[in-house]
Amino acid sequence: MSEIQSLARGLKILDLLSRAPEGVTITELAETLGVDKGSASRLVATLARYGYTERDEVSRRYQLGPQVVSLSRSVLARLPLRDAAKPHLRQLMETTGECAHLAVLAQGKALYIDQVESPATLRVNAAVGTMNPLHCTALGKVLLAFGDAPLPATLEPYTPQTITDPQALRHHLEEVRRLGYAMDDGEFDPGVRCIAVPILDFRGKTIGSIGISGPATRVTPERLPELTAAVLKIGRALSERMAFTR
Amino acid sequence: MSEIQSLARGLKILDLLSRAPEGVTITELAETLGVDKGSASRLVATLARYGYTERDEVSRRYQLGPQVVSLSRSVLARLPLRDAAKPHLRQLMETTGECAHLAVLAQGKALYIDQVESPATLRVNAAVGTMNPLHCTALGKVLLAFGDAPLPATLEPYTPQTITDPQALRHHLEEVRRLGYAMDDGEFDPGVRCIAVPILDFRGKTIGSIGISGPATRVTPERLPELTAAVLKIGRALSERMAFTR
DNA sequence: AACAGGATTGCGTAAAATGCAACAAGAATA
DNA sequence: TATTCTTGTTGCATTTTACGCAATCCTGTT
Repeated sequence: MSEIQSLARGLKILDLLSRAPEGVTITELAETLGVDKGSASRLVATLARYGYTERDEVSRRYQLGPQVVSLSRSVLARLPLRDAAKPHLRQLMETTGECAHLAVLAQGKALYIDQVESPATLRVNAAVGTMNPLHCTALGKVLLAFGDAPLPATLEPYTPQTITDPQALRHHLEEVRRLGYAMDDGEFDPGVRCIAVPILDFRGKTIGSIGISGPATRVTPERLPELTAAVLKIGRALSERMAFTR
Repeated sequence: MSEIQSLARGLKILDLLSRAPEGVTITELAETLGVDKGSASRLVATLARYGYTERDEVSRRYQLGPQVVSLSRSVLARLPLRDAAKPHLRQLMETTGECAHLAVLAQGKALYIDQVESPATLRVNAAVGTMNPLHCTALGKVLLAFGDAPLPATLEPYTPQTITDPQALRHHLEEVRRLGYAMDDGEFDPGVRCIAVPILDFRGKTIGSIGISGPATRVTPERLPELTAAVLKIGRALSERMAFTR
């Protein structure tokens, strides 16, 4: 089935805008999309009409509009995992002192659906809506190891630590399965360490992952056993809770 | 300028899906949109390709997809007010014991862009992404009274308390301006009371509103002076902070 | 296995979208 | 303030796409 071209163009514009914090002009959009200025203008005007784009008064550049925030609420409200996990995230942050994150598999990535931030000054920013690769984040590796997701087609290197060999990754995921948790040692973000465990539902199916992340200066090898134990324990409690939520 | 019809149809589908927590079938979409099933199927398939819709395995009904969560993050990340307000929201919740909310004007409504929930069992659910009418919510009335928003064309009655007469609302907003804060006394949600104040930027322009909401059983007339004083004080502190953030 | 209902898909054609160019609007410069 | 430049909007003829119809496929139920 071929796609509806005009709709696809509109969606591509949204994607472009999401990566352009300073906004975009009609002329730039037209070039990037490979269409006439007139077409770009009409597409943007249609998006604006429904709240998906708006124009910054000062810079006069187009940006994403508020409607996607409203839609996002609908998506998040649909996830029982999110409500159930909130107290556990808070507990995890309080127990470890690091940021606690909750993720699900979406579009071949780890979509962060909630977080509880650490009060520490130096911390990992991973806001709701963040989409990170599976192969080099703890939350993502857990989804690969315990879930149904296929290995990513390409294993992009983000740091010298990133596992980019499919065979090596398969081995690593076997180890993750054996241990029951995953660790990310600067594989995605230099100087950041993460630990994560899977969340299972009443059928034993992996429906998400929960974990912590922090700077390597605080998530030290000496602390790992204690942090890992906390993540495992709190993750297990959340899985047990999800076992009663169906 | 006429809209790009196919794009508009796709966006209308997103809107429909955001109001259908149980999901929607292609056939239902076709009926609601007034198009052929084949067209509906192709539109949905295009949306699915870009992550905007997905199909629930069990019910086989279409739902909003994860991409809007990712886009939402971009919008929220753009708002300096949000980061600045977080500690103030927390303080407001801790001082009053009620849920604290932050809103901006978007598409003629109050868009809730952050909240800190009260630990109380009975509380007001207003998640990020909530869009409430301006004329009958405290956060919204503040945006009307102190901002540039035009009065809503229609003043819909949500409860017997809702102000539906334009003249009465104009008077009320003058009073809000005089007092420096707004109150919502069950005008939107029966049994819910809210208090809100404007947030001003370095130019003295209203860029949002901050407030608390709680059940009338706890937000009692006896408590109002104390709660109002807290909202005013913390709101002023946030405005002062925004005055240094440009 | 048979049936019903929902979804997908090929194809001709009607309708929509496009690109071009003229013009309007806004910003920058002298 | 006037002029020039740049960006965005819009009418219209043409090109292209999306549509609707109908046949077929897929899934779930009995």
